[in-house]
Amino acid sequence: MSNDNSKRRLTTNARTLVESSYNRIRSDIIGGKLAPGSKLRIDELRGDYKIGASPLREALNRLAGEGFVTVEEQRGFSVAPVSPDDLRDLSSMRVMLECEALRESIRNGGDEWEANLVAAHHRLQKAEQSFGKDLAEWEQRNDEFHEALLAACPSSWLLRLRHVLYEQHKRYRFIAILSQQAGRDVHREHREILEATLARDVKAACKATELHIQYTMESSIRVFAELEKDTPIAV
Amino acid sequence: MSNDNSKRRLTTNARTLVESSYNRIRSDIIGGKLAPGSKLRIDELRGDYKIGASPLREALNRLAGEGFVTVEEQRGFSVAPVSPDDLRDLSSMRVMLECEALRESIRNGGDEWEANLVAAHHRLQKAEQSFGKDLAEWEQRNDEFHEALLAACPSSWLLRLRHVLYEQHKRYRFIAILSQQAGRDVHREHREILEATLARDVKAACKATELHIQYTMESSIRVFAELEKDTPIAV
DNA sequence: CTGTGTAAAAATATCGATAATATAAAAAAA
DNA sequence: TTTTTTTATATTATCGATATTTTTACACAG
Repeated sequence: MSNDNSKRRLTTNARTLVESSYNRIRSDIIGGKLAPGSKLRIDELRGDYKIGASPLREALNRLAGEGFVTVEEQRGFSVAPVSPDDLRDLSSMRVMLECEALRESIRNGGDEWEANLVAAHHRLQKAEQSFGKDLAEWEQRNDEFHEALLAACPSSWLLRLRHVLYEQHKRYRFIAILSQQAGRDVHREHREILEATLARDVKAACKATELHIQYTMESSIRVFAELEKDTPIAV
Repeated sequence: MSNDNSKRRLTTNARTLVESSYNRIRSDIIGGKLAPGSKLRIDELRGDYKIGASPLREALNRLAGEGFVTVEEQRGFSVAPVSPDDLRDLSSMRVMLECEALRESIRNGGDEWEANLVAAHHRLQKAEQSFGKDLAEWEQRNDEFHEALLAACPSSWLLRLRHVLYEQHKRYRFIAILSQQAGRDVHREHREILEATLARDVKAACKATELHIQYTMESSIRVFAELEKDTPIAV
């Protein structure tokens, strides 16, 4: 066994080739390296990611289930398109599901949940201070904070559907982060959600969440409109 | 070419082997032929459905994306478990999403939508009269009626998520149909939804939908409790 | 009774052959 | 000359057989 690093763990914490290619393609779609609407030719990807066709196809099928990729019978796979309309749709759905989950989480959360939530917020705060330094780190902490908020929600279907939308939304948030997010204080938005939640004030917490999602959407749509003038992203 | 019926269209309207095995496994899961929680060994399925491993794995990955099948790294696939708790969860999520979709549909629906809705209800009514005769036919018409109700909803994500839950719910409805549905008049429930919808009475339509889903749930849970006494379905 | 090693079973990945589809080029008709 | 239709070629997806890796079960020694 000489080349064990090519065989085991192609990317961090992925045990199988399906898993690792799934992760890579997914983050390439989220990060915009694979353009929305573009065809995903098996042979090309085979070359790019250096794996066989079967695990690739499995990964693509999995991504299709989550809406990152579209499948057409005998026409192959392509990257799901993005559009301002889709973003608006996604955002309003997120408001509905995140608020409902937060409501349930506040109702059911105990001391343990509160403690974890405060801890997650603290870690996010730390990462926010070194914002420019490590974007991936901040992303991770942001995800964890928002998950901690909803951790006490007992409905696994609600959490599951929310997760799908949240992940989809990342494609757009990636665009928003590129913009200057004019006059926006994400840090403060997070703190407001946290405080309302700890105060068990469902109404205020939901309102703060709604605004948080809305601001992100508006920020993205602005950039989107700019981008689309030059190169139409959605096909 | 002698055996073209083995190559093309193994089951009705499926163009590829992936599609056809996907359909068959899915309906076997919904119909309960593949027991909840049981392992889906590739080799066994290969024998049962007479196809190769690659298309099978692709079909299973697709089913995993929709929650019919669970995947564990290097441990293979298994049928997603069912439980009364899962049914309750599923039902309350359905109430939320179906009502929201119905609200939007009522707001946006025009004459065309109304006409199609009335037509779908009529077809369902016809199928209901010959209830015992063709259950698959009734199922189809029922799906179509509920889809027609929401057809004018402009949010494709809402419809998509609703669809996932609706399909999941079929596993439980299959159980409910087996029971006598004591004292239930599904026909009347449908008519009430239709009438409130045509009257553009959002509140009444949502209430009727909520009751419709709730009754189905209660009906299933009763049978469920009976079944579980003898053989624990959920593992 | 616990831990380690080995054998069997099962899942995963790759490869090569086959079938389907799209693209292009060429010919015929308008 | 342009447009349409047909045919041939090239590209691409699909599929099953085989090889590799991993897990699990079981036996045996400590």
